[in-house]
Amino acid sequence: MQKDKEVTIYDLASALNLSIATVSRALKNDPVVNKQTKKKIFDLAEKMEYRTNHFARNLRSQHTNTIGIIVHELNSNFINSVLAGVEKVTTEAGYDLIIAHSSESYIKEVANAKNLFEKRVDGLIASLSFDSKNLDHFKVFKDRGVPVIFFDRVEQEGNNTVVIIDNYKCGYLATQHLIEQNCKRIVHITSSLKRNVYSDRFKGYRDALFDNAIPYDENLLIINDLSERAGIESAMQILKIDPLPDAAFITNDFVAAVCMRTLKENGIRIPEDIAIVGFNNDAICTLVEPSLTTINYPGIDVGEVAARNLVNHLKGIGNIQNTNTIIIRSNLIIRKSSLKKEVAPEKN
Amino acid sequence: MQKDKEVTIYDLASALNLSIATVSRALKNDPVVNKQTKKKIFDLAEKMEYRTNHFARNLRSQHTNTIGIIVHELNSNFINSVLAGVEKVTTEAGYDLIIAHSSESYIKEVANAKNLFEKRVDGLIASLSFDSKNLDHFKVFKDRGVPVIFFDRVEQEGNNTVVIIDNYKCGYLATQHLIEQNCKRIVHITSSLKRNVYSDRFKGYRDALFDNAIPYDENLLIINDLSERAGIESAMQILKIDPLPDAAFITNDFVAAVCMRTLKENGIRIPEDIAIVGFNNDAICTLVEPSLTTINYPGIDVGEVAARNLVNHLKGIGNIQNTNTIIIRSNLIIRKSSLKKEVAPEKN
DNA sequence: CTGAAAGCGCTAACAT
DNA sequence: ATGTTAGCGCTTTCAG
Repeated sequence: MQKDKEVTIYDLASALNLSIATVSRALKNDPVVNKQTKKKIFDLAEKMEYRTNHFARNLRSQHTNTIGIIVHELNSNFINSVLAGVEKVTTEAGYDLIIAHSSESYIKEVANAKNLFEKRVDGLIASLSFDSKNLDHFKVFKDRGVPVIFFDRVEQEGNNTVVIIDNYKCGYLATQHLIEQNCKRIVHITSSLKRNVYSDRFKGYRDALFDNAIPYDENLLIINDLSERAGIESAMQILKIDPLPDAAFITNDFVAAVCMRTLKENGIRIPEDIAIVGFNNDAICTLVEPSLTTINYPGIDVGEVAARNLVNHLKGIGNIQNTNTIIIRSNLIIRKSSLKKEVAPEKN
Repeated sequence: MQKDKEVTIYDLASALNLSIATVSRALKNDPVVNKQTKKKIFDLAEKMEYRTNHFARNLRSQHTNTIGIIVHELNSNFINSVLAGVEKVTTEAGYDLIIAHSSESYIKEVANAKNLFEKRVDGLIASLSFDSKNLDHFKVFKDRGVPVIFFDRVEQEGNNTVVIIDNYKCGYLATQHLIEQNCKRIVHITSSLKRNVYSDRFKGYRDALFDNAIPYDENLLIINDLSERAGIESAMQILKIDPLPDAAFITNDFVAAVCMRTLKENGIRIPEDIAIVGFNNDAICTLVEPSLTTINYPGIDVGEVAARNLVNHLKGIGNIQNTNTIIIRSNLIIRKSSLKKEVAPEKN
């Protein structure tokens, strides 16, 4: 079939001998329009394959009913949960979602922000990329009154609204757990300490050590990215440490899994020789052997809360200006990879 | 700061004492505009924080420079590779991408198609959901001359352009490999045989058996979805088969990993008791133990090819009407989970 | 190389 | 309950 002419409200109006105003109202389900008229209009619209021209609508009404979300990666269990949470809320509230991801690149993050700004999203949800240097690219949104909510990787300075977990507590909990397993030389494998999530977890790690009178040894701190390569390299690095550490708290489940694999390939027994705790509670945790003790970071809740707050702000119910930080519940899930002492692990 | 007035080309024009036409041309980098004039305009635009109003532009120019993509899930390694491939090409070509996912629901897929149609994407890339009944929801696109390319889960009937791998060959290869390991009672765990990918793999499986004079036993065919639960259930089902099968060809790596875990928990040795072959070559393959033999399904290539063809069609270079089916290269990757006989496995 | 002017399809006063 | 009308900001002939 050929690309026929688009049908507009003018076509509907003239076909029904009505004004375009009535048609426009009917299509928006404005209660002021007569029910029968409305039905006639809907039926004809359907029959003529009318489709709303959102450009005309947005051009006129100056808002897009669209929310943007910037994430650092798509291929992450955690991010996917967040996305699911966000989507649930935004869909219910009648907003469209544009997903942009930066592949952990600051440059791309800036480009994404610019793009979403150009697209005139009504609101924005964002998590910073690995190497984001500053928040200047989000300034335009604030300048134009477009609300922004950050999650996970955030900057807490300034008066941004952020949705996070208590990373400090999680780092502390993980480390404390390892200490309770009689571990004394605990490696911490993490990523750039410039990012809140990693620095907070690190602080928790350090403080747990301190509180247990275990000296902090900077040789046991390994900083890398979150790639497979990083997991392998970190494991090799551990193997070189003498005497061998007896535990590792790793800031990401995938890296932990890779690391575990490499250690095992080199004859290290887990948890007997080295106990491991990961972070996030990805599906992978129960597929590797031994199953991976980790911190449960419920992305779906993070997404829902972030989206809910944004939507409410947009609808005028509540105002994120008043809200600075929202902390989502998180907890330690003990599995086999960290259990040196005999304790019944949690189910699953 | 307050939501100040948007600056438009009118503002730029009057500030520079030019006509809006010139400003409009300059902003599009039309070579007809004087270089100096252009520079002045660009500088002022930057200074005044001008941003293009895409709605006005699209409204006027009747195309959106946007491509839509409909996938069944986001939390899949394979889909993420496809997305990466698509994104690479569309970004280079200057198109925006709207990602919609159906959570394997036909209803949502129809809604997504409708939504992308309303959004007036210039082209569409799609993979069918688990239970998609028909392709009626894509008809509107064709009617309006919007090109559609399907990948992975497709309907080959009709004259759709599809990008796929040779699923039949892959099914055959996987099964043949297991047979070469002296396996004779090979379970096939798969999903709805209404979907091309699964039915083709199944046919390959059956024909490989036939060619090796192994009778096809329908009790060894297990059909389920691709969830964790499915993996567990399938494993339990295998355990009940008497005598125990000696191999399983599983249509998805994640399900294979879960299945393997469950089998191991029940004292089954892999590959000694049961050899396993998965499908996709997800990252998980080398993290589970033993490492998982699988079919390499290069999503990134699928994405790139699909996008390239769509973009070329859109730009008038090439025409997908002429192209019916594009087959992407795929291959078997042998790892430990299937090696009963002593053979050097491929690296990694 | 630049300008004038006519819409693209819709919404929201303001009328009736 | 319905109609009239003035734009929203831009692109694109057609004229200079």
